[in-house]
Amino acid sequence: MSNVSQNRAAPRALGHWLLKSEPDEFSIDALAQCEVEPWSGVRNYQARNFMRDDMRAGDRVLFYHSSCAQPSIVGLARVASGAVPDRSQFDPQSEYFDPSSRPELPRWLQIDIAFERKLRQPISLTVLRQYAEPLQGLALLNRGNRLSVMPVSREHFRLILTLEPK
DNA sequence: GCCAACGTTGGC
DNA sequence: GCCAACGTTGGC
Repeated sequence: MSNVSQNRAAPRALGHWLLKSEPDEFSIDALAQCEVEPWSGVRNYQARNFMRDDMRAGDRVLFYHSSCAQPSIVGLARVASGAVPDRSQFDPQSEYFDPSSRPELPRWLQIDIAFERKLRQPISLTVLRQYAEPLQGLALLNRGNRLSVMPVSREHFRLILTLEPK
């Protein structure tokens, strides 16, 4: 036992994420109105695992508009709570109802996200692609990427924020 | 465990 | 609206 720090809980580094939302479904303006929003309806195992294993209150979030005229990062948010069971999976009236999920072992989880601010100007996917080299490894830029919840490195997060006009 | 079929995502 | 890419399902 030469390393004393082994016995201490290592402080966890702040996490950075990108969340996609279709503005017709839930826009950054809608988030600004709600202030805090339960991020429910995620039905993808990889995205769920990020929420379950890695997303913690306080983590920073890039809010992205997808499936629209100008797919863009449009705002900033924070993770407001860690993962809890997503109730919509048990609601037969919900479009996210999952009849094969058992209450004693919920399959799907949700987190809360809190509005931080809108960007002064959206940072479009087109612009992001112009920085493909420094943004190498950013999942959003991967071909055929469909993840709605994805990690962003701290370096990429900071670089992206520098693309916002003053 | 393989893989074809199918449904969905999402940029264009 | 098109279609590439991907995840899921289910037959075998």
